[in-house]
Amino acid sequence: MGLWAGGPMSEPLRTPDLYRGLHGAGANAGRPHTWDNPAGVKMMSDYQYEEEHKEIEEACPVCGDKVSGYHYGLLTCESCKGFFKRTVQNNKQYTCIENQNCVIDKTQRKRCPYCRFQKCLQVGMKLEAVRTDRMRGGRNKFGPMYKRDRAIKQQRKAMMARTKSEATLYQPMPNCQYQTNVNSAVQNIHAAAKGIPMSPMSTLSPSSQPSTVSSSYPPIIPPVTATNFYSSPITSTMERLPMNFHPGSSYINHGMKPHAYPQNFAMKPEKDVFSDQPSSCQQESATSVRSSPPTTPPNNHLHGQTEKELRLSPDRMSAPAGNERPRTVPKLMQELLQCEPDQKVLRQKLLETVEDQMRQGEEPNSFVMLCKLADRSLVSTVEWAKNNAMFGQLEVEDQMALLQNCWSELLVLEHLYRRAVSGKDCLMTSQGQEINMSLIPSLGFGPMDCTAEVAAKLREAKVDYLEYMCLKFLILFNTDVKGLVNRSMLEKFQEQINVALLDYTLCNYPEQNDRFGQLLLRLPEIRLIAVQAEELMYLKHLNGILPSATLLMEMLHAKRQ
DNA sequence: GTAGCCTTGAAT
DNA sequence: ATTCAAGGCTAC
Repeated sequence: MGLWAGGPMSEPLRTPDLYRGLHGAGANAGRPHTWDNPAGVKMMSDYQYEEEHKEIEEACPVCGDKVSGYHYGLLTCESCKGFFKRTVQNNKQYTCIENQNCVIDKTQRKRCPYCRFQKCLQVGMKLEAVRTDRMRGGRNKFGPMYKRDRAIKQQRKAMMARTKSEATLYQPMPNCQYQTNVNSAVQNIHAAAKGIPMSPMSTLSPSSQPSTVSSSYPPIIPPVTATNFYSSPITSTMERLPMNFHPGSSYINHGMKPHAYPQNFAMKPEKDVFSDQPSSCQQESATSVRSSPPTTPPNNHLHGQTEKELRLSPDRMSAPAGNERPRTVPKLMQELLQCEPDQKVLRQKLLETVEDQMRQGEEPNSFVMLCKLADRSLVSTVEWAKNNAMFGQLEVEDQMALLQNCWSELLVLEHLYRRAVSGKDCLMTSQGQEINMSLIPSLGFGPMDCTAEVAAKLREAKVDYLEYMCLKFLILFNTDVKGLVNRSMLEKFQEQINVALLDYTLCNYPEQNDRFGQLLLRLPEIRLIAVQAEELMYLKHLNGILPSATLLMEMLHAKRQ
């Protein structure tokens, strides 16, 4: 764990130079992927296709040979298709003369039909896809599944291309190029965080129960969740693997499907995966949040809550956009969700700030009040990042550089999300005093104010909490920040989030093909707002309007020194 | 028995 | 009309 990512928050440790300026484009060297081979049957057109796409060939999960299409539930080669068919149709009984763990690859697949068939079952080939009546032609119930799997693979491919092109759109903030020394700001991050219970992020909305405002908007997921990592007996690859198996281990060498997800990523739908979850969602263990038994979060830092409160409420998690279907949540997202802050606690922190300020005679809707609240949110945001295990794996220097780069964007996103969910933007104190939390009127954006527009887009899309959470991480894990010590790790994280979010949107909003893309398009908009907000706040600061002894001001000031 | 190619036919 | 995942055929 790095400087901010765990342990006592008191020690400032190293305070490396933070701002080294920013790179130009570059960024996002996506790993090679293997998921977009359409793998048609071997007709002329398909051979031609393969000629044109030699770099992306998918291996048969049984033997590693070239896949020829979807057969009995997943993409396999022609020979394993035939083998599986013969075995099932003729009710073959094999025995293994070794230890039932023979290696099955292209050259040795004939040697032990017992182990080959076991592997067929293990990777998820479906017995029920072999027709007992031997009827030829037509389609079976797996058709939609294959179609969806194709769509997911295609979307992934598109995502990879888009992520690269958007790296140029989504440039780092211009003012980041200022050579700055933010040591003091960093130290203040620690100072600010010191003694504050872990309660990352804050809420700008009066309530974390948006249902009173909008019944159509998906519920805010309660901050903390216990996610579960149990595996239900479904027919996915992962579940059938040994308990200690993880992608990247020897199975790959045995011809199983190469990595499609990072090690930490897995999905597991609740029901039989084959009912509607094709290989992308099915090859990994995934969890329907609703059906999952609560588990104690292994790594959460949320304090002051009972175990019951920490659990994910099925009611609130049940469905995106009013759909009653349980969600399929990538494992990575489940893990990230564990570190999400409790909205109630966050709101309480803000209320305390408000009431503290009011006791000191501050007007409820003054600019100073607003800044104090933004400052409180910023402290929570730093805490949120610190609590995240991925972020904690980064070099301390990189952690600081990333936060310095994106803190204002995170505040803007938070603001926009709350605004989108609640439909309004005020904080209700215990005395019934409404605090207007809208940054923009106070800052006087005037005609340049596009926050309402962006908030409306988020609201219209009914962006759910998990998507919001991923957007936060995509903002945080900005590979364009210059001078990163461990850029490759950051790129890996960014891609993991991208893939998880993509799969989440495809699995949970299958009717919205471009939902992922639409979400990503909000990022440059958020950046623009954040740049404007920073500039305006800095001007106010220079005019002596803003309080200076805050983390907010330190962060703001540091970039410009 | 294997595996590459062919035929079929519901879904699109 | 096309697609493509079923079953079928057959040289090896």
